[in-house]
Amino acid sequence: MSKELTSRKEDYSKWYNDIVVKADLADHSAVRGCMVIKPYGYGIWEKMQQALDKMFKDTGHVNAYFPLFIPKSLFEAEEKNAEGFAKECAVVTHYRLKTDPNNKQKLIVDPEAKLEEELVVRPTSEAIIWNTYKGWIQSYRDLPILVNQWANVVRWEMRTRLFLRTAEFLWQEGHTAHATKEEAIEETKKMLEVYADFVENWMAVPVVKGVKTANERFAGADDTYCIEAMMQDGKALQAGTSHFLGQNFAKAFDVKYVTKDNKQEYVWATSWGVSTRLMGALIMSHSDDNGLVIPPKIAPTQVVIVPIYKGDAGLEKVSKVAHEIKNKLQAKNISVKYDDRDTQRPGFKFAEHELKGVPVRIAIGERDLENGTVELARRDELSKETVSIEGIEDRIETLLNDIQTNLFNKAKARTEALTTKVDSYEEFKKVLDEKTGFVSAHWDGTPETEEKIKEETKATIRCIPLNNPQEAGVCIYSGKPSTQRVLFARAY
RNA sequence: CGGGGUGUAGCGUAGCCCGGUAUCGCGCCACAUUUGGGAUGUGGAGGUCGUCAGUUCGAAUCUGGCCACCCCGACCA
Repeated sequence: MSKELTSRKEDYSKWYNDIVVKADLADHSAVRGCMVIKPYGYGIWEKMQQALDKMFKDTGHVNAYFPLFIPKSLFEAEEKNAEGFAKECAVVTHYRLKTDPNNKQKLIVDPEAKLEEELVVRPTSEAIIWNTYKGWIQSYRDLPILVNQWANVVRWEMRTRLFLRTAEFLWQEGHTAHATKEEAIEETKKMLEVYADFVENWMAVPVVKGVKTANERFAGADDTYCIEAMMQDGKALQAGTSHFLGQNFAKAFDVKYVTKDNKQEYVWATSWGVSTRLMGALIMSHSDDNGLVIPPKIAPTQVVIVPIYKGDAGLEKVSKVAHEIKNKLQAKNISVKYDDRDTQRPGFKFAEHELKGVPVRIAIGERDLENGTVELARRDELSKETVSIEGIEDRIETLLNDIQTNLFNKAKARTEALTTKVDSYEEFKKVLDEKTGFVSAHWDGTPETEEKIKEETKATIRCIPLNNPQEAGVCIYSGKPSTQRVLFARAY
């Protein structure tokens, strides 16, 4: 297999696909629209999970697990939610196969084994969870419930793309129940902050925090908060959402609690999630034509050591020093891989680790042994220098932090450069086509205008930024008065 | 679901028009020489040419059906 990547300039989507496949993150499977996440890709996802899980725990949440299947009657209970997801649901109708009487090698669905009630494979779990919460909540003393689950969900998308939109994907979904509206809204916003914190400080991807318009809102939510990221090609990617669900699910599933003064009230709800789609955000934020670039804080391997030697004796001498360095780094909680495979040559390893985005590479040869040095290379800048082995662990610790910061700053600068204020529809269309990116413009606040703009330009309102400055203006489309700018973009 | 395209070894391909059992590169295996940016040489393994049927003495090649995948659109909380 050739390791050559298609360049971004040549074909951005092909480049993306190449990285996913060639950096060993994931592959197409035998199942339409479903991918195999390979060990290296899963390793990155695990790093994301670990960081997020700790953040969830630190904000008082606990993990639980709910069923994959949702009886249709429960699924349809919350009307808007059901309607929103209905057209992309996989449905289980039978529970048994049998040998085909016409061909003993084949199996057919046993028509005798039809389910009384169909089971929907969860596209999201509000229904089954709120049906369960009904049994958990009687009094204000039972609240709040702050539960998260790590799970897979299925959404039968018409067209799929590795990590960005797959028929089955992995995610976490938090589902919380509260006594008051205020508390639920506070939770919704708190989790949005957690997501923004994670995506910016761990993934080094800058985001815009905001609220979705009614059109773009989660089916069944009163408000959807989101973080939006800008990719290298000028398209936006929704990186996470946090929903204030009001009392919609409590009403649909009849979940009430008794207040301190003995009154029956419906419970207030939130849900929030991020998925393996974050892998797509990661790739499209930092990677280059040489391959993946992973921020140190979520890199499965932060430092790789490549020995350069002649013969077994040479390897032994180099290995001794390599192991010393490895131990020193590990003592600082830096994850190190010593790549002493004797089946590949150094040049091959350099290229491979570059393709896979390992943040820092150390090369040690016999020349270095004489000088007490190593060659230190950083993936983000593709630069290298010769440094003393003395104190290398501190130097690398600093370097990893520098790389983390550098990646964020570069992505931040790009996002800012790709954000443009416009005041006319002509300008709006021109920027979308020629410059791309976020376009900040006045909008009259109506779904009709939003819909028209989407039809004509394929741009959607990504969000109304939080703490958005209020300024008088006129809608670029309708010319009606507006009080604030919103962010438009073409999106993934 | 509409429009377009492609199916030949693990991957990428030539051959197809004009029918005679398949070309090349990468990768793979063995051995040797190598090892500071994707090594070289020698030898070797690997293919029911997407699938089913038809035409023919003979089909990767011609004809028809089917299937899969890709791209564009529709769709995408």
